[in-house]
Amino acid sequence: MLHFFCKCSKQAFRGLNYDTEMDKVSLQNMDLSTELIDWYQQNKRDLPWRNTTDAYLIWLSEIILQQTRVEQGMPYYYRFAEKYPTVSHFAKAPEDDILKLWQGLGYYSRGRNMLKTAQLVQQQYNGVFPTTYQELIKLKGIGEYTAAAISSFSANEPRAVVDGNVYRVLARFFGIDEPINSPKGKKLFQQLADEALNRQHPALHNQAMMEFGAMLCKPRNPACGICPVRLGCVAFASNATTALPVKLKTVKVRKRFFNYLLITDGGNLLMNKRGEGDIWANMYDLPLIETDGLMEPEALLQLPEIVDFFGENAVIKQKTTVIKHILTHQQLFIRFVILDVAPLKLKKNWFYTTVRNTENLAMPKTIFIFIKDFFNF
DNA sequence: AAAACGGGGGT
DNA sequence: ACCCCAGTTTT
Repeated sequence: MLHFFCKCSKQAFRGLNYDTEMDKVSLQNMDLSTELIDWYQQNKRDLPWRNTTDAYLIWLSEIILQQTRVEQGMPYYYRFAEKYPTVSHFAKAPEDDILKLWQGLGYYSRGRNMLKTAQLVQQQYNGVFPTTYQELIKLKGIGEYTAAAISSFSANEPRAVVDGNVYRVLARFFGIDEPINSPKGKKLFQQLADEALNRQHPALHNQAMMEFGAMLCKPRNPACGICPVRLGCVAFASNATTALPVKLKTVKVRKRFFNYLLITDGGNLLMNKRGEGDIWANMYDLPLIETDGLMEPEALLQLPEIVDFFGENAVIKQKTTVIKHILTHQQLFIRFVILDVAPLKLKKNWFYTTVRNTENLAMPKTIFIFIKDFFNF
């Protein structure tokens, strides 16, 4: 336990104040993992995926929780676990069903990758979900974090997880200002996490690190006043908690302008199935005209592409205001235009379905909300 | 090495 | 407005 601090101290403390005699003594007499496990056992939340060692259920929870808050993912976990109690059940599902159940959670490639992985596990592993890091890391949708999480939680394999919480806890406790999202930083923090790992209790250790980061060592307003390891914390000693961890600046977002056409034929609604290579892959929306800038619906109807599909007699029955929909790398300016027209022909991925059936199609949140409100169901 | 990929919540 | 969330894949 002591060797760990000696080994890391030179590298870990560079660049930040760490010079009072009292703190040195406190640090050397404290083991981070032991303290955090102790804290964890007294303060942990009761989360459903913590009460099982079923690798399938743990996988389910870990994929759902990628870049997703526990509170947001929880209802999805329950729904998936109930509908697909084993990986064999999951493997038999149509992609449309998986995406529909995933609707509203975002990062839909997670759902598509899960299906591929479930099918592979069913065929190659006879429906028995792998529990070793080396096998898990090969699977679609499972990276270093998730492989470490599943292998440690389901089989107590000594693998240290490094997620957003762990970055924060380590950066603050050891006073590391290397950016967490640089390749160099990622390597450094993984090494640090590996050395901090309690090899006697890998699962407990990993849970403790993450829970501590999520509940106490929070991004904003961390509860340092009640922190069990504050006396060993470099950031606390140098009043640098708000400055850590360091993260490289984010990319700027692209603006896009989506003009959605709502066209009905009796009780049927004209829908579109999206392709791959763009946001919302393989999901459903409405016929879409993307423009380079904001365009009034009246002008939209003059575009050659529109005339080609709808002729010149399309009538605008109604138009919504522009809705701003924010994604990580894009700002979408969306307007819905309700048309009274019978299309001359249909684009490849366009099809009619009953308004009722739209409830069963996986749609982006904002599209689903609009249709739901428009048809009042 | 950097960009792409959703949606929600906090400040 | 900006940041973050039990990250991974693609370019």
